[in-house]
Amino acid sequence: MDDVFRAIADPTRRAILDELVDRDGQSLFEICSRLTMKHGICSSRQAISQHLDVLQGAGLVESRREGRFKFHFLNRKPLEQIARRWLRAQPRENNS
Amino acid sequence: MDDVFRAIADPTRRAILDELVDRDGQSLFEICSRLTMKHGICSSRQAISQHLDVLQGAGLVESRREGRFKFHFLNRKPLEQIARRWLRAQPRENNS
DNA sequence: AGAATAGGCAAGTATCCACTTGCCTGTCAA
DNA sequence: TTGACAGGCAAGTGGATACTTGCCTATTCT
Repeated sequence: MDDVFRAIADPTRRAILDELVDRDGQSLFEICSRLTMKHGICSSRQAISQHLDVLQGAGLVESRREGRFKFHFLNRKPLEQIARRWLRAQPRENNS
Repeated sequence: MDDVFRAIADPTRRAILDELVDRDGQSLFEICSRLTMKHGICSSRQAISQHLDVLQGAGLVESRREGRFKFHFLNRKPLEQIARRWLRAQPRENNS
């Protein structure tokens, strides 16, 4: 769970998640070019690849290799748990 | 919004939020001792104070000074927006 | 008044992390 | 089969950041 928070702390990784929401199953180069086009992010291929590793390590992204391509898929489950961590219970007022 | 993600990236700050969910309006020393007791976090008072500054900068915590005490209150609104960023739309499959 | 309590400020340190750089492997097309 | 394409590995670097250290202010209690 710690990995998930660390993963979404970086704005480039959040942009990657946004891109996968828009279109699931992209390859590394697709993601790179879309980040440049739509988000103005001009990081190198290697940088994005490392970001994808972090996202995968956090369970937010899964990947499948096909030939020379590697496709990346979004996994929402860890994000759903984040949402519920602090938003369920109402806090007790401190009356002491 | 960037500040919010950076703020919740740190495990100690997440523990502080957990503590404020459990009991809103705690002072700095209350938070320090509770972190030690319940979370095994043995950071110094200054460290926790700096964490509270970060949380406040992100709008996750508000504070009110009364005499020599400063009470800290949780603000859930930024967290609600996080939850809704990636969980609304279903991603389109890549059929190309 | 004097001591203890609650907290603040600022500089220094050490670690972490995003990114680069250079080179390598595997796949497909001409 | 040769070159272009898609991606991987690993070491190095610079900047961010969590934490410490030392000292200071303000408030409350005895």
